Amino acid sequence: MTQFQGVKGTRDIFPDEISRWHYVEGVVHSVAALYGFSEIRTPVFEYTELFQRGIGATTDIVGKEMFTFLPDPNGRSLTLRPEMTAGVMRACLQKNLLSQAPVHKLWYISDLFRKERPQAGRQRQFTQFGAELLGVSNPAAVAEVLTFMMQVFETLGLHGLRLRINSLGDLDDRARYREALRAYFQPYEADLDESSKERLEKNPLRILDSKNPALQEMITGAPRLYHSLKPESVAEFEQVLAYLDDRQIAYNVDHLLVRGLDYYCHTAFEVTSSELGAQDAIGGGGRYDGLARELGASADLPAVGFAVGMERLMIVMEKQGLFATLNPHGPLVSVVIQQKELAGHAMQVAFHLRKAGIKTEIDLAERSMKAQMRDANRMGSAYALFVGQSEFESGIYALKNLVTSEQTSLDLDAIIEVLREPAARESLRP
RNA sequence: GUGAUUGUAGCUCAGGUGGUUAGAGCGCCAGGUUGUGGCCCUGGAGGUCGGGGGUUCGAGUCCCCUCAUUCACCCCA
Repeated sequence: MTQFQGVKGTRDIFPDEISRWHYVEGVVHSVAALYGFSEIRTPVFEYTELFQRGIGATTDIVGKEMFTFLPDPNGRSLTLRPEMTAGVMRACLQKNLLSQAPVHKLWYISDLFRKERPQAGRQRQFTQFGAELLGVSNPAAVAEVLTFMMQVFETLGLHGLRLRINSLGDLDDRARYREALRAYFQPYEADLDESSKERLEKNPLRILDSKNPALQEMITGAPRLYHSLKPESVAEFEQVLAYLDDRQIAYNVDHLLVRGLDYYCHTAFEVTSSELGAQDAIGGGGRYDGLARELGASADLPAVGFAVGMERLMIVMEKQGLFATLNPHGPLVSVVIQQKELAGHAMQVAFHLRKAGIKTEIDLAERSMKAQMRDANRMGSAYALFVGQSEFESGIYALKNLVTSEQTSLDLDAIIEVLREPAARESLRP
């Protein structure tokens, strides 16, 4: 195979799939509007340092998954965005948005890039929608964002999702906990695997989400982050849970949930589906009050957000049969040309129909009538309009209803009248 | 980056222990119906068997290398 091939980990979306995207995107749009979030779009690439600072230099994303390049020998290093939050925060700080109003509610749907080996539910270019709420991150704000996300899932009809939630505390809480964890794991250092040894130094919390079965016993015996939280942190977390209870959103508190991005603090959450295979996270998020300062702001900026993987969401929807009713209508009428000498006239007819607002198909490849009719049938046209010698001479066209097979002869104005009537649309087929 | 898996027609796949012109179903095109679709019948087009090298009289089949795919690890959406 010497032909060109799409880049590893990328995917083409063809017309047979696009209606699914339109549908899901439409639901996201409308739920965002219900919650009063406005859309933001930011560039696909940023200076590399933005992600190093924002996401954290020790994270896997920054350490080994970024597409980084130099635009020219003297230029600054650039990186294709591996997530949205850092870019959105950068944009808002750059414009000094928070000086215009104290709270901003933003949402996005954007393509992201991560240089990982592709597998089920994982691509190198993928799409996330998500929201960022800037200016408040109290329990009400956390609940707002979580409820927004869950309402999208509910509107789409997903079931069997699992929401896990945890509190990571504030910086002090975590510093205390880091030391407690180090103290606990240190004696077992020889038993740890390579990556866990490294984490013991850099970020011991991440040892907790290791899936290595050999470590599970050690991990379940580890001290709980929860016990390192100061009372205010605990109270905040319980307020979030109380809001979820009020809204009858089911969740599991998971004390081992840490998540791989450094900027999270206090509440962190993740939604998983058992329909997904190994990569089972469909969405996640949390609070990230410290990110703004990390990016150069003079103070912390309260912030909460979530992100949902569109492709994974759509895998689950497919498995749950949630696209079954999504059949776009075919054309209302196909213009069928008897002989190629009449093609010019037939195209004029099609042009008039389209000007009149009627969805019209016409063969452009000089194919046989049989082929044109077969196509009309396959595309789901409700009607066929024949253009032959006698039609050309008389201006009276044969119009066939392809569902009932009834055929009448009318002039073009009368045909337009017929096709404009609501009854014509009853013959529309998927 | 590591491990395993699979690569034969547009698609889904057959092709024991190597043996002549590599097959099927679906799809596509044409005809049966010289101005009319779906169903049916007939015919046709379409393959460097992922690529390269090797063993052999002979390789889709065996060996090596390589590329790609898929799944999993790591981690994440």
